[in-house]
Amino acid sequence: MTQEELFKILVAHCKEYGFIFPSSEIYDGLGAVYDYGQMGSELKQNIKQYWWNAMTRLNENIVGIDSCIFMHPRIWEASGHVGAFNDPLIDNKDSKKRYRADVLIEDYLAKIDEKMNKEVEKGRKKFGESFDETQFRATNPNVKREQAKYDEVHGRFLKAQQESNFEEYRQIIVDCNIVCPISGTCNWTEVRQFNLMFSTSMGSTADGASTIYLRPETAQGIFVNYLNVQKTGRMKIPFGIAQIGKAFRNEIVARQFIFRMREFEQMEMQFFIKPGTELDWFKKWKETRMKWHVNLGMGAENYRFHDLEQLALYANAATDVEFNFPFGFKELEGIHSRTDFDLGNHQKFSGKKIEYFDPEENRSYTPYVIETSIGVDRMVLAVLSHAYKEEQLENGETRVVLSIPAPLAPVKAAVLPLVKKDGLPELAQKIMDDLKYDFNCQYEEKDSIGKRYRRQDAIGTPFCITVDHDSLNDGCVTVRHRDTMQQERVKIEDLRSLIDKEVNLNNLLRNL
RNA sequence: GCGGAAAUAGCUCAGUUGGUAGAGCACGACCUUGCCAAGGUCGGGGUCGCGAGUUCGAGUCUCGUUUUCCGCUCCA
Repeated sequence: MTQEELFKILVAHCKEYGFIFPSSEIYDGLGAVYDYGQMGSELKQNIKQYWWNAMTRLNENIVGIDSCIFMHPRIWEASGHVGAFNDPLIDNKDSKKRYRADVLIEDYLAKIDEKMNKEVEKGRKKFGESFDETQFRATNPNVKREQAKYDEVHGRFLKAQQESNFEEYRQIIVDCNIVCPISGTCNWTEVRQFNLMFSTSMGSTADGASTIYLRPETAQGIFVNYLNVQKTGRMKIPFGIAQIGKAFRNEIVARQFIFRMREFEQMEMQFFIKPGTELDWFKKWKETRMKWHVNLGMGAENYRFHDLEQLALYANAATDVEFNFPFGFKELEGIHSRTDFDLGNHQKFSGKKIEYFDPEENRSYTPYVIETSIGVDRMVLAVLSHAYKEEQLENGETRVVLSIPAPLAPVKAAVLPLVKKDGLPELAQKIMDDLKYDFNCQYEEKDSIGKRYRRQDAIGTPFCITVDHDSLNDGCVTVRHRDTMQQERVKIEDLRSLIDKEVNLNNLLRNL
């Protein structure tokens, strides 16, 4: 089976067993939006708890907040999203390829620059030691001509950028006869702008309403609360603020199941530090976050760092934690050294002083930030795609099992009376009532025992507890383990500690 | 957003040159049984993705549309 086929089967499995459904399905669905079902929401909840506790409980200097999706529109100007999220795109009508209009112009300018440099190098060879580059550039007719062209286009480009004048972008492209590298033609569409932020309006009356955006990342909710948290929590640098919440991006193409959705959930932690220490902390958080992932036992070989060479405008170091998804290694988490870009800009845009007085240094500064940002939905997909297995059994049959790390499994134990009579259901129900306060349990009495085992395998339940006739006399039950299918005889009063050992999230946290 | 393919029961699919919507599994009740997807009896469930058109008649032909998949493109 190819990875692609496996992925399709996984998507079907997720729907069949109540993990993930296409949103609004009875109305034909809504593009790139998915709902979590009865199993999926439990799994997601457990993942979030693992992250939240690892951040806020294990680190005395990290606290959690829950900021709103709606925020002041100016925040998105300060963060750069209003500018950066408005990519001007242009299509070549012949090759049907799409490009960023500004990138086409930048490439064109770079080419002119290259031409001039070549000319300068020629002069350098010709004149040897007496070569004066400034003089040469000012006098050589070839360079002068190219420089004039460069200055003219560059000037128009900068002006167009400032004014967000997309019509001018297209005009520059046409005037310079910039062609599509594929088709070689200059047959371009209009420049279109795709704003990746969702907008809505706030205010009940039409004239009083203002446009606000659904946040495209949760990070800004942390930055704008920096002063509140630092002061009320009496936080000393270095310290972190963690948050889990929904974010929204109007992706041009959102595909690959829950890997890229228009509405998604992020777990972000912004760690505030003294400027100059950022590369040390960047390294520290890379290690810490990788440990968190590997600790789940899904195989260290399935993770890798992908250091980003092309950095975002706010970052001076960035890496992705990539996971081996069925469609290859893809970004699961981002770790960015964001410098003072965000706090600095909010200081500028809001006019409020955002600084930290460092008693050790006896001076104030705007803190630098290391960000760790992980997609909850991607994490769910990572766990599910790693857990899904089709096993060949000794008797020639196959079974489908989700080997979800036990602390993350939606259902921890199923309590099953071997037969539906002779008082077995009553005893099983008693065990169920006893365990349900500690673990999410299921009680099932329908169908044969083998069938019930398989159903529990399919949702990844680590333990099946079977009550048989002997149980009425000896007070023992059969515990069947999900991954090995091994059975053992256990005293009813020992059940809780046996299950707890495997499924308790705290045991996972203790290994960090 | 562009190009290609697909859509029939919860799932996997069949459905003849256009003529009364089917199977297996699953689901529900009852009987029998009891440690890795058992057997029997009975039962529920589909205006064939949606909307038009052609036709006496459309699951089937035509157009549009929605959703999904594949390839491009995009992903601060």
